[in-house]
Amino acid sequence: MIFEKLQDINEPDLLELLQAFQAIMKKETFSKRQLLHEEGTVCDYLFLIQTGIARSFYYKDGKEITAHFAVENTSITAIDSFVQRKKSRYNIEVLEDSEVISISHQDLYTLLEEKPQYEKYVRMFLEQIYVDLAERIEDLLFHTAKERYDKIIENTPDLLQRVQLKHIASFIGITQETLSRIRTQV
Amino acid sequence: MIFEKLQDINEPDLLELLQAFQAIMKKETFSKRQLLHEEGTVCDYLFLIQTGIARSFYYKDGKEITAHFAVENTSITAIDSFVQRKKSRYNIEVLEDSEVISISHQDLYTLLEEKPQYEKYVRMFLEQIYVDLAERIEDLLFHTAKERYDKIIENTPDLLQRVQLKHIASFIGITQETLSRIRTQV
DNA sequence: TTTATTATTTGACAATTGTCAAGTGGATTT
DNA sequence: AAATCCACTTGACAATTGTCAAATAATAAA
Repeated sequence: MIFEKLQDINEPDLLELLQAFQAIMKKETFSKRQLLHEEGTVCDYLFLIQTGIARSFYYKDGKEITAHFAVENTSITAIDSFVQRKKSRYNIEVLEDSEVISISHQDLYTLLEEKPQYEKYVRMFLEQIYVDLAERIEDLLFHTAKERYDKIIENTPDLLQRVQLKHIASFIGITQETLSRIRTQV
Repeated sequence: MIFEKLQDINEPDLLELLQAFQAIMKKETFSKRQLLHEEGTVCDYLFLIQTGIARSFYYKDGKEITAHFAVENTSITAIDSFVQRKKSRYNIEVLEDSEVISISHQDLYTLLEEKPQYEKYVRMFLEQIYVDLAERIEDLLFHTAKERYDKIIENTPDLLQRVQLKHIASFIGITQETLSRIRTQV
């Protein structure tokens, strides 16, 4: 989350910080299968999932590949598009009816212009998601499909009940059939 | 590079910024095969390659896997370790005699404490390397080994002359033998 | 409950890539 | 120039995973 590490901030400043960010957060409800962002467009929002679950995905050879799942209290966006203001190859959809907070690029960067003292928290947020992404790469490179699957079950046990197997399969880089076979041979 | 996008800063401020960062940059010369960072330790430095070339790599099943190449005017570090202050699984070595600028974690974060107006530039740096990393993931997922190889040749034509084939092979996620076969069947 | 729809599993086979061993060619050393 | 070393290539075969089609299971709709 964007406000993960706030240990080194005093209370009045924290309150001001939270209020400033709350002012640019808009809460919306999306219903299952609704798109938060569509490929080919510039992604103008950073989404924070309050309830529900979302995924980002792209098409490869006509097939959907899931790049990221975002459960409660995690964020999702097409960040290359969000940061660089260029068209995205990703779609983002909610997989359940979800409550989502969106922060617009415009609002966030205007806030940073006005209150440069908040740069630090965005920097910390970026550090966090960078590390997460680096872990994902490590995971893809270091571990077998079976190991990646087991790790998902361990970290997010309810994911299996909440999303389709094909999404998990494409997320860990294999076909649904192969994942199905891996699951039975335990 | 860390100072890539400085269009929106006036001259006196830019000068001060550059001087502040120069004060914490230490230039060193490393000879071919020398390690900038060793696995199992916390990575205390962000390295900027001035001349030469470096790579980060880790061991999988006893074999070296190259995670990243850094040519002139690009940066390299074990960033998850650098940011989170935890032991790294990566090694970093120079593949040629190289001039390297190092910025210590301590110095950088002390500078940010003292001059929070520089947070913005570190934030921009993180945005940049995040996008680079996201592109690398996309590349691994979207493209075949052959396509990834062709892209490297296109983006960094001299890489082939400068580093061993096995490093490029492990970087694009295949064995050296497979890469060798891919290269001949053009 | 029955039907329809969607999700998951299984089978047979093809394609891709890895493994290990051997060979080639170029550069360096003595 | 011969010997040595190292990077790269090639061959034969095994292992893994993908593809496509069909079957089964699970869920939603009538």
